[in-house]
Amino acid sequence: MTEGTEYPRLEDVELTTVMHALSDPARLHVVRVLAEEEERPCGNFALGVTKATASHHYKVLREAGITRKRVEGARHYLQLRREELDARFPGLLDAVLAAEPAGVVPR
Amino acid sequence: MTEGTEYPRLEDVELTTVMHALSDPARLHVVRVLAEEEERPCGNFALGVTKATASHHYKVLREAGITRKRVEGARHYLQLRREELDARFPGLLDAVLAAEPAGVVPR
DNA sequence: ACGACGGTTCGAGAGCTGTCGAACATCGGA
DNA sequence: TCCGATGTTCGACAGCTCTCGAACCGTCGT
Repeated sequence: MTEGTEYPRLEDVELTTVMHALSDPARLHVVRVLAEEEERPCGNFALGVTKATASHHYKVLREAGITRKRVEGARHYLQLRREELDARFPGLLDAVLAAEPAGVVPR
Repeated sequence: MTEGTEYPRLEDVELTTVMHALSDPARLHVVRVLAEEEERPCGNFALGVTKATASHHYKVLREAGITRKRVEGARHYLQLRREELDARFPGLLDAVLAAEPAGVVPR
């Protein structure tokens, strides 16, 4: 079985759930990477936390309808559910991805 | 003194902070109301929680740079810092306000 | 001056969140 | 077949979050 994990339908996902999922720096990092890369194995995000913690973050993202997982052998590739996300929350992902880090202009 | 409360500069606010502030239904409600009304006294949001809890939510919104407070006599009016917010996080507020509640189409 | 009204602040409690180490499961290569 | 690599799951724990009641502070009428 290559399929296994089940995902929520985006229609059933509340905005607050997505907002919460994106309110953590580690998870936001994952989303930013996936926005530019389409796909990446779980182990290659350099989140600076243990595997257990990383796995927890992947779960939060998955259950918020933000990511999908493709299992290929021992590797689990993460993908963004971009089209579905854009359809459910138009403009949200773009706004999030466009956001600059704080304190860019110290003045 | 009519002024008193101090607000963060939007440039110093992290996206994660804003996302967290908007990940609560009560706070999201406040934001939605203020988006259509420009200004409203703290007591008139019908959040379904006690004054103490409501005040807590107002504080979270204020500290995330999302709202401003105008004190007029005994009444504290809340306002959205819309222009600043749009400048700091283009498109974010619009996307949040446009989001439909979940499960609209049961099918 | 007094009391009602509008809000904030202060503790406190229940529950959720992020984090970890350890144990487990699977796949792939030697 | 056995072992290393990749991830998940399971407690456990510290810290944060939401919630409340009670106390407090200003303002406005009376």
